[in-house]
Amino acid sequence: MTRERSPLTPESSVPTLADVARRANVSTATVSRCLNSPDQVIERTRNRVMDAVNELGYAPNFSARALAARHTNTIGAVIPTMDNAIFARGIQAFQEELGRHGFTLLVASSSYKEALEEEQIRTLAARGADGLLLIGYHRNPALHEFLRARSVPALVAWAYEVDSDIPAIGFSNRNAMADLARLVFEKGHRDIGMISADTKGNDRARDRLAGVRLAAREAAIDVDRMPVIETTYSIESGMQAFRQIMGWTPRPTAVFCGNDVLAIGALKAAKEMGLSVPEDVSITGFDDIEIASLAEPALTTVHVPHREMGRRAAGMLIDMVTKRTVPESVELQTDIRLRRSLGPPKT
Amino acid sequence: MTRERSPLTPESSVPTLADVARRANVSTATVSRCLNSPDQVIERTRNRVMDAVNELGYAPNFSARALAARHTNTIGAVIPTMDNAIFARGIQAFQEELGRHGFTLLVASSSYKEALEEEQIRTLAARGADGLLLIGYHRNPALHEFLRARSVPALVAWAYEVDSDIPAIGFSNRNAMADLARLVFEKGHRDIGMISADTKGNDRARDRLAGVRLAAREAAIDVDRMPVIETTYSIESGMQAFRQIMGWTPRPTAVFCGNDVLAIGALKAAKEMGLSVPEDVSITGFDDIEIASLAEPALTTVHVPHREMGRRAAGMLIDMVTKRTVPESVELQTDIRLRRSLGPPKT
DNA sequence: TATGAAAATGTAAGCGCTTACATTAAGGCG
DNA sequence: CGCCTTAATGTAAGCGCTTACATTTTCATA
Repeated sequence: MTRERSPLTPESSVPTLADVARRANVSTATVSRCLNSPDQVIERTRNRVMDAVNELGYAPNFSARALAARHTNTIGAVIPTMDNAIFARGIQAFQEELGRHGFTLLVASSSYKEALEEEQIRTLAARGADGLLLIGYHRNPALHEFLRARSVPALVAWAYEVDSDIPAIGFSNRNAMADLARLVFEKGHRDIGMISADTKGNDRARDRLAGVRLAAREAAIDVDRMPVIETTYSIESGMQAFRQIMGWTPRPTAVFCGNDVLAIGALKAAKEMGLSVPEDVSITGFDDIEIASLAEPALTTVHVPHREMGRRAAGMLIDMVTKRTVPESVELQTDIRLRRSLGPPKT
Repeated sequence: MTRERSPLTPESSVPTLADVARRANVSTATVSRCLNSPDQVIERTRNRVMDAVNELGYAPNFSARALAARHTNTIGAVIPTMDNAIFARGIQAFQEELGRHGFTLLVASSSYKEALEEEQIRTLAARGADGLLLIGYHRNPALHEFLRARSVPALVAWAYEVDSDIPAIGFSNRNAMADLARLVFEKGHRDIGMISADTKGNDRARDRLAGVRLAAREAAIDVDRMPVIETTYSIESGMQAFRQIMGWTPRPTAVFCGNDVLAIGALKAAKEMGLSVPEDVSITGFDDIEIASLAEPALTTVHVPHREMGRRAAGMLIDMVTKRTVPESVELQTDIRLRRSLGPPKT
């Protein structure tokens, strides 16, 4: 025979606000206030409620709260991938700072796919993110429209353009790369090549390439015959691309890499090919991840303050969300780390 | 004078299910079905509904859905930090696999703080995570109790113990390290030291240390006088620790590092001290992150299949959540990558 | 001690969905 | 051409919270 059980007291179900209220002999409103604005309730009652909370092991249901309160204290971020030191580092700092202010982070990654990014943004909005951190400017304009309609503020990071009307924190990838390139040209290099990350849907990569071209033009170098290879983010791809680019005529005496990971690959390939760096060929990177200064020879690269960017992005976004205000974009300073991998060309 | 506006048609508010239903001339139930189990509604109506959805730019409210449906298709993960290649890599794979099955990932990081981890776990549960990925076994048992009470299945990763009753995917840090240590002892080393990550609240670090001790005991080496330095996860800390450990008497001829990052630091410090590796001192790591094979000399280390672990963890967790079943723990194979940084001691 | 403002608490109406159950429409068959 | 089964759709009751507003309590002051 089936055991009978009162449906009114379902055993071991998770406690709700109402359970707490009942046990503490107060209304649900009071319990809610104890949790959200404790100073609105007198100490005696508050203690009673808190005791009930502890005894019951009560934890508020987030969805219900979000539904009723219409905000979530949650910030979403859509990054290309976590498996990339620069984002991992920046996002970690971002999260720490958010946590310090009682916000939670929701991360999604798009694997550098534009369509996926769009979906993730919509998902995050649907999940009630109060604000969004996005990487780079390049995306379907309808998306910003969508976010505006739902009044979800968005901040762009890892990029900076003076004239954009959407707030950002970052640096000019183009200018930073151009600075580095000028230095390379000053050393006397005329035959150069570039290994770039895939520029399709990645405006940072595009801007870095543009930076090299800009400086090249200034130095009266024929940009059109500069070999440019686009490839994916990995040491292995960097190696392949490097081998390929060194087959070019005239053979480059300096190879720009769109990021440090590609540069490390190039360095490794050079070593395998029996070329010495920088005597036979100079190699530069971008990002200044830890490995850059450890490589042999150490890598000349552009230093980017990833953690600072993450931390400050958090602050800005929190302001945008709580004060409903649109901040000035901030431009971070990058600087060139001149290390052994760059030298003058062989004469 | 204030403009009058019907409160029934608040302009520009975000569309709801009811709006869609009204526009498509069906009930809210039908709209809901179109979205969640499309084959339950006849094509003609479905098209009508979908059109309305598109025209309105409707996106379902996640919180409301979660509240009503009592599940979220969300998996939570609490990792020590994202700023660590092994977690970043594993979690990235984890997320990709979850995405492939329509699940979303929520990541929180605990900065290796036990209390913070506990809070994050509770938060994730409150946010309605259908399942949780946790790193390592070590934590307040009450937490597993808490999760059981709310019937939130949890899977432990990056660790594996035969006798534990909570499901896990990982490897035995102790055995893996012991294997490596045996190899080191076979080479003839008797004076050894270890640079470990902080073992407080980090059972992986503890197990790796235990592995070295185990193998040492087998080799009849006096474990008690082995210098062990615990430090934080960074190249810089690795350098400092190495300098310190090399001051020990007798000076170690081989130094075990709890992870590759510390080992890279040790390598760097050795170079600075004018010691050549492995002639003057052998150094080993753990994890086999990319940098390990790139270092100079390349690092002998334990290879761990992080991406595979992430991917399979996702599969297991999805099963646990959807089938409400408790899987067998799976032990992944690690293997030793013998590279230049390990050699016999000077005679 | 009566009085009224301020503080504390309670009441109850949603928030936007899902889903059990009720109702209606559509076929298949004798 | 009714009758019954099955497929499609509708109705409405929550899910667990927050919060505007109503009510009660407290307490300084006259």
